[in-house]
Amino acid sequence: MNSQAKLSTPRARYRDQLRRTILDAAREELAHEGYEGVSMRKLAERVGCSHGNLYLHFKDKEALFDCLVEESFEEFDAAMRAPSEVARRGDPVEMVRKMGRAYVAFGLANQSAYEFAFLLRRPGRDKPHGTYERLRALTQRCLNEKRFRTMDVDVASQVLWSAVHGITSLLIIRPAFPWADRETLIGQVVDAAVNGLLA
Amino acid sequence: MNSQAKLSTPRARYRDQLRRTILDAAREELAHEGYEGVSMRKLAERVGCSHGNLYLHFKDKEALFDCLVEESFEEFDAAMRAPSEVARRGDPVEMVRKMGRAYVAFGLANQSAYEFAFLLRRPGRDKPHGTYERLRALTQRCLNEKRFRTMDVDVASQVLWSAVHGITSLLIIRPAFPWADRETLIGQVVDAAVNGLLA
Amino acid sequence: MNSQAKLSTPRARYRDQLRRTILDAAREELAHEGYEGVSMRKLAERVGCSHGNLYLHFKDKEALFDCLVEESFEEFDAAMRAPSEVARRGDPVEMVRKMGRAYVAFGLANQSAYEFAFLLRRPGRDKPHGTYERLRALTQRCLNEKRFRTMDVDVASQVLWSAVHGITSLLIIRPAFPWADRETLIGQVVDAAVNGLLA
Amino acid sequence: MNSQAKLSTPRARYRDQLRRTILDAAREELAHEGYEGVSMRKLAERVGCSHGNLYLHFKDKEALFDCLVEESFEEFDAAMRAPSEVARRGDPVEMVRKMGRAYVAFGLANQSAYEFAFLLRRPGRDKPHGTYERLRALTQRCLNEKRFRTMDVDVASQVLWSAVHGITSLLIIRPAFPWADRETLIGQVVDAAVNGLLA
DNA sequence: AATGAATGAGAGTTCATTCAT
DNA sequence: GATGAATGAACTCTCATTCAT
Repeated sequence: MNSQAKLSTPRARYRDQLRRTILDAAREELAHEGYEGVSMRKLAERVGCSHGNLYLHFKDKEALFDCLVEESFEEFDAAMRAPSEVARRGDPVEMVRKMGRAYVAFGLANQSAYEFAFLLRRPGRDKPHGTYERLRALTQRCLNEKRFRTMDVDVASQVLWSAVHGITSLLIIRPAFPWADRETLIGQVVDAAVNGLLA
Repeated sequence: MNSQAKLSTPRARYRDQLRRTILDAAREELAHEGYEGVSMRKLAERVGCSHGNLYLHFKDKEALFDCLVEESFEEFDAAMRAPSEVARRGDPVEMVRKMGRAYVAFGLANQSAYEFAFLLRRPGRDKPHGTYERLRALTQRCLNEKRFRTMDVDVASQVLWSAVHGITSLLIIRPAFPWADRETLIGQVVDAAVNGLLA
Repeated sequence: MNSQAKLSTPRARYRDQLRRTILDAAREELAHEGYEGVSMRKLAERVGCSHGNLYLHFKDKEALFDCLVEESFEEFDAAMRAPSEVARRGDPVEMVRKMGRAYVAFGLANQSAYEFAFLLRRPGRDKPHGTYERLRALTQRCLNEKRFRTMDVDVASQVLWSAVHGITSLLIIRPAFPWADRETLIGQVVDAAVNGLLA
Repeated sequence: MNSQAKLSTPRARYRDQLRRTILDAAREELAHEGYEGVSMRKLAERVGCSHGNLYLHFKDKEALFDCLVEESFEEFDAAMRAPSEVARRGDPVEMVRKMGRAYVAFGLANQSAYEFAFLLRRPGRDKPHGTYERLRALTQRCLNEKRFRTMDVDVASQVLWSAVHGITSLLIIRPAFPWADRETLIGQVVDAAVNGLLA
């Protein structure tokens, strides 16, 4: 959707590359300054092209913004795909722990993506995303194998999501709060949630 | 804080009333549209007065905003004070559960206050607030009485905060997501976090 | 014109006193900030009364301003009256020197009055003022007594005025310029102008 | 200074031309109404473009203003350069007279430039300018050749500057005053000041 | 006589967007 | 394909002034 798969004329390559540059700059700016806080002009200056040029790649500011949100979801899903697949047949509880830690780690390492994916208000159109589906599947296995106490699979999944989202978002939004040691804290958040669900 | 305690001249009463109206309108608008998304002009129109009038009550937009944030924190702290004091000598673990459920309940019932207090980016000035201090004191009791497994009191408190913040913020920010039954979900989030900390 | 001559009821006294306070504050502010730079609100705050109150003493901002200009002229004339009368029968050339030095001295000591009287653009309505008339009369004596070389009395008077106005206004408007020693400079300005007119 | 030396593309030419139009309009307006008295909106209307357009040429109102001041100084210096260089080896006293008359003549012929250069309050940043340096050099010669009576070179220079500034500013600021014949008056002002300094 | 709440115009400035070049 | 001049609306905020109290 974002880039025509294999147009490798030099022209098309350059075009895609500029588009990429714009998106990257916009993501950084938007995450720091908020939607209204970044202007097409400043963005163009940062990218090093004319502001009119931006409109050749994106219909308007909102389209650019929507594109970032979508990308962020995709990146997040991609990041979650790896750990969930690697150990498809391992201990499911251990996998949940691993996935939880990976979730937080990726969110903190890619704060702007996390913001676009999970911290921005987006009225209306929320449906389960890849990451949630993956977590849900894993939770289902824990339930099937009686590792978690009996409960609705969505309740259990959402309990886990709440825990990791809670710590990730707080660390992003309140960086100056006197947090305990990050690694310990994240580990305990995940462990508490998982242990609390154990049979 | 900004209104003289007992000035009941009609003038002063009217003044305070308008100030309240402005604050309420602003809270609703700001929470929905974000800081940049609401303008003093639109706010004035909503309130039904001239935009210049707003500046008779608040030095500038930021002052209005700051006032809302402060109010929200105060409301939140006040709401948390009750449950934490009522049962000062009850079972501390049970109290933690109660406080957790009260936290989420208040956050959902006062979404804009919750947004101002815990979802808005506020660079720099984050220090522990009344609510956190209260939770921490309670956690300390659980640790003292060996009800929680041995761990740093701040780690434990922050684990609990992460859980309740996680579910509260997700429910506020993603209202259209296909959540499980709210009451069940909230109960399980709190229980999982607390149980996960038990000795 | 400014104050009813002898109304000494307490009310009238207070009224006049407030009017005075307003004028003094306005003069200082206006001289520092310029006409547009001072607002009725700030002025009222400085004076310590409500801004509405100002309109009970002056029809509007411009009336207040006009009043200041007029007052400044009067003060300046009053200051020039003394030296020009004291030595009515002394050496006229020496009197010119004295008056010149007094002019500069008063201008520097009352910079805001000087600004209102001589540095503010006032389209249209300029006619010779008391100070000029006094200088002209003195110059006439110098000419009559053949102390100045023969020339038009207005030319001679205006030459003198130019000199003292030149140094006064420069010192006021460019206080940061690296001026020579003030006293020496002023003395030499006056002396050069007077000597240059001598027969 | 702000325009690339030889960009004669139609675009750039038009751009520079509009910039000039803005500056000219601004100079006239600003000189007549003062800094606060002229608004960017009114200026744009006068120029015949949108007010936003002005900001494509000048960062803000102050930048426009600063540009005018600088231009005015440069113009003035340029005007003074000619007479001071033409007769580098002539009689220095005669040259001072010539320069004095040229100063007044240029000031009256370019009243708004004179206002920007010498009548506007500019807090802080006053240092000797080209015109003063030129006058000072000439005065030094008069002193070296014993044509002026012995005195500090800065005192002498500032005496001369006071005289020419005095008459120039009075004629600009008080055009309606019943001045003597301009040419005679200017000549006498210069002569009186110069003669008053002769040995 | 005095207050201060209210207004509405207007200030400077920035913005997203368009379109001739 | 890319530029950048131009627009017009929107912004925050301040002002002089009025008038009910």
